[in-house]
Amino acid sequence: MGKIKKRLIFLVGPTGIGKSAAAICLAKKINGEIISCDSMQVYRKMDIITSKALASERKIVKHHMLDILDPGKQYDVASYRKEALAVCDRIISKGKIPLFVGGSGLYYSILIDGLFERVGEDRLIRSKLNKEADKRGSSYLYKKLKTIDKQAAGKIHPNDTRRIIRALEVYLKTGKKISELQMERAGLGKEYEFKIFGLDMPRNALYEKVNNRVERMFDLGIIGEVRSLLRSKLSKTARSAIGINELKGFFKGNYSLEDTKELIKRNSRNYAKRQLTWFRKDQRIKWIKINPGDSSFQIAKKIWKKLS
RNA sequence: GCCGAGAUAGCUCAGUGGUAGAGCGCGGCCCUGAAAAGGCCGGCGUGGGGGGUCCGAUUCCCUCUCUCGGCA
Repeated sequence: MGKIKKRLIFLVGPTGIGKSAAAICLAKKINGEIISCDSMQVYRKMDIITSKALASERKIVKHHMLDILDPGKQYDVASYRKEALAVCDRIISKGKIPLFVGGSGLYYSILIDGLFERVGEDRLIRSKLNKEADKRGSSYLYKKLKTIDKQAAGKIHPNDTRRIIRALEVYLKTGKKISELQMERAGLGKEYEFKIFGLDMPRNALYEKVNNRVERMFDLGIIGEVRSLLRSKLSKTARSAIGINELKGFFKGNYSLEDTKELIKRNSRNYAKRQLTWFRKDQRIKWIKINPGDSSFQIAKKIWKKLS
């Protein structure tokens, strides 16, 4: 028979549902270490705004892929995958179980299913294409894409400028179609065996939790955190965290504190909804229905029961 | 109390004598190097109550109620 595969556990779900706390309980129970699967928690100095695990919590269970770079630096899925997998194997070699926890859908699926490597972002090409899009409109670029890679164009909407540009970028750099390269992806299936759990609760209750969490961020001092973040230049990835732009507008005096809070709440709710859309289609996920009042201990127990 | 403005989708508001839209919200979806990003689809409605004119009223007229300004 086949060789023994390395075991992994994933815990995904929308923002604010309680993944992190439940993960700590679970990790303790199974002698695991947590690997964050979050595109924003990788940044230092973005603690409150990303609801990062506290130092005290990190003492209970070791967390990885947090605070690995400064907010001025750009980050992307490819680096995430590479670094996260390295950490993952290190944990396994210690005889512990890696527990991936997070809500960044793309990071999650690229991690599991792989990506075509070798063609990273090319800032020069991108800025050229962006200028072209501004000047002639994205439909111009779309037509161009259609002539070189019909299949990719078929998958991308004419208004989705970013994806049109990426497809063109790949072609300009390699002379190959992105639609062909995209077929080269190797997932974790061969080497690893994984169980994936998703947390879900009734929408209304989830939104209430999200709203409350935003309120808590303000209590904890998100305003000060973002104010000091804005003192230096943020990378385009770091500055896309929910809360940054909204607070920037507040500092400029564009709207009141109350309106700022509402804005951040709304954007967080919309994000949670998009996350659910992303995870819902993944048939491998075993969904754990939780109630708004469930403690992280109870949630961990529900997962634990499905583990064996 | 008087004068004026208004009452249309969950919210803010357009518009029209032939039963109504937009933005946001809300719901659904897409996603392979920015992903907490970006993009797509969906109107979810007793048009404040009552009466009148008209073939036909959300639109015109009267009246009532309420809201907001101004004057007392």
